[in-house]
Amino acid sequence: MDMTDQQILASLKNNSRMTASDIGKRVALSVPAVSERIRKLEEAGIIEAYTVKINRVKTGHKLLAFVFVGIEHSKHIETFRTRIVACEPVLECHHLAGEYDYLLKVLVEDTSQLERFLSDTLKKLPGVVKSNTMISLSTLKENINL
Amino acid sequence: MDMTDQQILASLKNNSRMTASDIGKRVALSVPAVSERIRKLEEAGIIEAYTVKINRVKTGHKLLAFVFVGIEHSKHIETFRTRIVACEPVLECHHLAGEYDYLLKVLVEDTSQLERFLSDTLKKLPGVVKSNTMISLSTLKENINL
DNA sequence: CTTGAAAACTGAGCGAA
DNA sequence: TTCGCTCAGTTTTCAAG
Repeated sequence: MDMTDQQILASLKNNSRMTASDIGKRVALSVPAVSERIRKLEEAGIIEAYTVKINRVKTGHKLLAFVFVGIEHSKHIETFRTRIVACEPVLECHHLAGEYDYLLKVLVEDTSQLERFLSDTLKKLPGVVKSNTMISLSTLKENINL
Repeated sequence: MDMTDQQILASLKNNSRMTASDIGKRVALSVPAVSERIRKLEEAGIIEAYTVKINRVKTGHKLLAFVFVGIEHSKHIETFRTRIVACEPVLECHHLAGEYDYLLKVLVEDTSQLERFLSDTLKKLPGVVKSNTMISLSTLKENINL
């Protein structure tokens, strides 16, 4: 991970469809050299995935919420982790230090879907003793990387 | 946005470097047809960006935190929005309904950087009256799209 | 959708640090 | 040994029909 690799990562972050030859012009390297560096970044697990950022409002998923979850017994944690990660509306799941144990970022179409997720899915998981939901009114910034 | 477009979006979501011809095989369409659909999805703003998911730990950004922020007067909101979005460590900024006004997702290298962000940047913004920081111990799931 | 020209990618072999 | 280059063959893209 030298300076050139960081420039390549920055280029891909801005546009992952950028061609190796375009990146090569930026970092003054030949096409095979750039391809090889990208391959190694993938192999090392530094590049985890190539993806697109999709406009949620335009695809009908209008309701973004953050849900704090408290778990009661440590014996329930493994089940909770496995089950919650498999939930489609759960975009993110972070283990927290503090009052609550987990923070979920949940994306649904409307409030009725959110209600169903909270009542039918989340609260029925073993060990879930409390939760606290906050609705996002709007999103000003949302990057996945630094 | 018909079924085919959704399949194309799903393909790009899984791997944004996938070629149009590979996508074409999945959706039974010719290469120019796929390219044209992608172009229209970009034009419509449904595809907002192509990007990579980078492993944070391996690039030295080890500390992820969520910061709730309360703002005092509405006159300060515009300044706060502009300034906070420009902050490099701030990955996300959501406007919330509830006790706090904003939720920030902040990525830094270590606790000293976090301290500097909270003390030197956030708390010096006009109107910031309270904040509440939660450290992420680990991340189980982190998608940008549904 | 098909087609053909231009551009890009891949892999091998070679040379320099 | 590692890294990058050039070259040749193949694939992909792009725009015209």
